Amino acid sequence: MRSPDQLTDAFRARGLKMTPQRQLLFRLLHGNDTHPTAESLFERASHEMPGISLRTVYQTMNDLVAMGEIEQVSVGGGPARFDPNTDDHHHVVCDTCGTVRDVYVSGADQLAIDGLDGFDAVAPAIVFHGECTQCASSSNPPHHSTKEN
Amino acid sequence: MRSPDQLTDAFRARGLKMTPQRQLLFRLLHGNDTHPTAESLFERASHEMPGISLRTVYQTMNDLVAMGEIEQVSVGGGPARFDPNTDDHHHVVCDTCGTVRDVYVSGADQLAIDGLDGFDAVAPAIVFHGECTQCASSSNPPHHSTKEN
DNA sequence: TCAGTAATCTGCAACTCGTGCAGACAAACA
DNA sequence: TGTTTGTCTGCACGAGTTGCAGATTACTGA
Ligand SMILES: [Mn+2]
Ligand SMILES: [Mn+2]
Ligand SMILES: [Zn+2]
Ligand SMILES: [Zn+2]
Repeated sequence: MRSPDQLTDAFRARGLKMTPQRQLLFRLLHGNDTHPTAESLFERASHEMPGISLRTVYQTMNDLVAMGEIEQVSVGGGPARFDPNTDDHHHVVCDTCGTVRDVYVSGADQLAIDGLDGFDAVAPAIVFHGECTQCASSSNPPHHSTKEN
Repeated sequence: MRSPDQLTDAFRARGLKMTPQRQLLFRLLHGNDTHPTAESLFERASHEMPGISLRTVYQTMNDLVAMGEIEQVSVGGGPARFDPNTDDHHHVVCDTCGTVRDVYVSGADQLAIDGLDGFDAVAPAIVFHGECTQCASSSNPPHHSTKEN
């Protein structure tokens, strides 16, 4: 994703207007590698701009996706996630806490695929599932078990 | 997925009962490579058993997934798809008509992954997007047709 | 064979995530 | 400034899925 200033120009070049809501969302997305949901962006945005609507967050994300400035990531179930990182990369999802992180896979577009059968396929989306280090270390809690009696 | 008869035994071994609804759904799934949705299974089931409820389809699919007899496939957006093929395989999705087909990818678990950083990841799920031969050759391609089983 | 019981089925409400819509509002521009 | 658009907000609605409760049915054991 380009910088907030560059996005402002890009929006105006398309005949779209610049608004405080959009500028705020540009700032919240810039350099954000947490793959936020619309809801999480809405919460953070509401902190700086009480009254901003969730509808506006969805609209702005849709605009940015349509312009190719961000990508919509789907990791199977749960709300959509938005990704200002448009590098050729893939994702690993913690099935315990839902965290999504970037991974870079080499040779992904040289995989030997059997069964395509004329199907015109483009680059694959690869999602690894697993458990993040944080969840792995807290899954064996020596203290504070919630279900002991 | 095992045969309907074997699934009957597996259900009974778990203290679950065998019902006409379950038997019908076992038959509709067996050898089915169309990655059907709950809704499409419900439509086909309703022909043979008017009055069967969509709720029962969802419940039975959830049971089968919990038992590892089928897999739930998510291809990003739209309803969940259910897959009696439990081989180690991946999927290609037609973005025009929604068709999902199996592909077999060699070397998928030997990919060089950068950024894992201690993240304990298992085998990846790979989804190719593209256009199927039918949609590519048709001048009036079906859009998310109801012909899926 | 036939109750007793426990699991199941069905119908509907409710829930999550996202979109359509309409009227108030505000950015761009002369 | 005033006019023209595009935008924001709030709400209703839609798709997909699950929770729930009462009626129903499959198994069990006499
Ligand atoms: Mn990413
Ligand atoms: Mn499959
Ligand atoms: Zn985690
Ligand atoms: Zn197609």
